[in-house]
Amino acid sequence: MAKQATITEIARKAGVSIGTVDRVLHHRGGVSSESRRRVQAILDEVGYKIHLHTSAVALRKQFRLVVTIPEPGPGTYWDKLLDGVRKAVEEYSDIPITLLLLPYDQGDPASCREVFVGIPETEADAVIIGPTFDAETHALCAALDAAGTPYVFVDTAFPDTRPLSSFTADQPAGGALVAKLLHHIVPPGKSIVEVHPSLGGGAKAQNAVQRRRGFLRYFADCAPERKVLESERDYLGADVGGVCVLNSRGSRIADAILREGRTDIKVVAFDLTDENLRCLREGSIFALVCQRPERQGFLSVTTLLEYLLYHHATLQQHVLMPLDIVLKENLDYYFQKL
Amino acid sequence: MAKQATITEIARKAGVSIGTVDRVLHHRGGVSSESRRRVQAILDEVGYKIHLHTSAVALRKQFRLVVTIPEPGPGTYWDKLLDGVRKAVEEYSDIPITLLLLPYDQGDPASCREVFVGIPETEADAVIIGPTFDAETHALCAALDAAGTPYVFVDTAFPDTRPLSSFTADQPAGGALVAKLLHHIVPPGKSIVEVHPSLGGGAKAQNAVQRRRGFLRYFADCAPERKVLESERDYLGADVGGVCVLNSRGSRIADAILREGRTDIKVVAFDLTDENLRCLREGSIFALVCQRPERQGFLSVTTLLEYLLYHHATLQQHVLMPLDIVLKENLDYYFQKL
DNA sequence: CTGTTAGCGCATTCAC
DNA sequence: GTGAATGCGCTAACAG
Repeated sequence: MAKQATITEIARKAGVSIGTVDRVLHHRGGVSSESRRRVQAILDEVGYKIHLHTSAVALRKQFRLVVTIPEPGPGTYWDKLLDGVRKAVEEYSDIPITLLLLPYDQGDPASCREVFVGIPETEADAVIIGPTFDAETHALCAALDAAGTPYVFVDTAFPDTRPLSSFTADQPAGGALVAKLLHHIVPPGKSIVEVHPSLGGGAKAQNAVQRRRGFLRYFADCAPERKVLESERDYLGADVGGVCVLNSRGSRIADAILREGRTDIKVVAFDLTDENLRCLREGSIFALVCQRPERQGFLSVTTLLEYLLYHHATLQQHVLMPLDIVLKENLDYYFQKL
Repeated sequence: MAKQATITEIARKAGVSIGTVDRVLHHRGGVSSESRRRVQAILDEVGYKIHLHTSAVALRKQFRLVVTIPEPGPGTYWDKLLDGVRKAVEEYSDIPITLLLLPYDQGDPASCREVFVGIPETEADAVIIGPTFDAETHALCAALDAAGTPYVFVDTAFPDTRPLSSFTADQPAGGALVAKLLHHIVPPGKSIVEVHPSLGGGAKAQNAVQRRRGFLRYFADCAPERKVLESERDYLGADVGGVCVLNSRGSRIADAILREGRTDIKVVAFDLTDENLRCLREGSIFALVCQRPERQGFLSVTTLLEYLLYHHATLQQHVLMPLDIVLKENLDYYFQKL
């Protein structure tokens, strides 16, 4: 392992000063093309990589991060995502970071608009967006693009925007996964019901809609003989053997089924919220499919900081999170350090 | 967010010099108890935390890490673990780290002993141990303890040793998980066979034995009516509906079952090796239970470095990795950056 | 026992 | 357009 070259060394090799090397490193101009060529050649030759620690020390910067997501009630998906954000800020504690949390009401576009409109005035260095409403989000992104403020999406990405990166899961794949699980777990004769309880306001449809697509496609492709229903209420029919909840409100359905004493109905849902966790423990939910919200939050911050500090372009513009299958038996090990 | 205090500031507040502050920070002695008290008080008061970047820069240390694990054939469990190790070394690329890989033959205690005996002479600053044999491992640990060299366990931890930390999974829980999956997936009338193909040499029994314990306990507790067999070969019986492979050689069994054209037998196995991955894609393996080897490797390095650089004690002495359930449908998202 | 000092590698003035 | 000089917060060696 050849030890890392320093800018001093490469300056010497190139016959220039470290100032010049720094200028070409950061594309800061004011360098003769001759010098630039020579320096760049040596840079490439020795495979120079900036020393992150030293660089961070010298650039004693401060950052203001804005996080705008649906209201993160305790134990919810968004709450977990925030945990990851905080953990990352903690991890970069050598760099002064101010977090500004601007939640909006997931069920109310007006609330969202109100919040989003104020964001450009916060002088944010970067923003993390958990989007819901189309028009509002596009307006925000346009404003941020205009201001040159980098942003990332979490949970859902919107087309026709220019995020630095986005952290989402493959929702159709999630739907197919749930479909497969239910299909294999529920006896062949029984039917499977897809429930889609409202979140109050008809929002977050985005993900649920895509999950449904994958869900239905699975049955169409792999198990056309299976009886599959869509319903918001009729999931207690006598021939029902499995229920799939396409958003994070699985606990509601599971509780209702439990109250009816129907232990023959297997429930599979999304997201490891505290309520769903309880149901998993109680046995009223058989499995949960999760998309690592903590990690999404964590990666958002690190990606943004890497960009702000070192202008590192993101490796993958669109990061798809793993889909975790959590049963009662492997539940306990999902609460580790990130 | 109050900005981080510097040692200069706390030195001023305590009416001492930065040298003294540094001494109490690093418990380096040579400080009057009066000074130490005063400094410590201010340290606590302002919640001082060391600035890792600056510290790392000033420390300009070099480290030699030794990794001793079973021979990491391409695409195997140990190979993936090494990937994580390398990624962490890469991430800490500002600190010169030399990796010394010392693999041994998992099937041959003599080979293991030979390798282990040489380790104390490598002048390692820290070592990562993927253990197999009892006596050899204990001897190595004793030698490292005597030399004051920190070490961590990956995959398996041994009792009566003093590792800085260990990164393993709850094997009985893994066994129970596999049991539950198979029980729910295989029709009630069919039997389930637990296969345990040898790894050549009868080693790595450790994990498989513990998995079997959880596997059998699940059926004893939750499904006593289910017919469960243990066998190395008779997994093709007419009434067999599911096969569980307790080590990473699931692909062998899956291939054999596929050759017989038995599509009615569901195979569940451990570890996302390249071979198992192929079977998962082909459909000959239904599900894999994995314990994040890459992450184990990654955490090993970061834990060790944190200790070497800053004497950070590990938060959790014994870290249990999540048990991931991987099906064909969620397979593709497990290959992300750590 | 304690204060002072010389770097660590890099970013950024400020002269030339 | 370029080099020299200063400082970031911290460590460690060196005086006293």
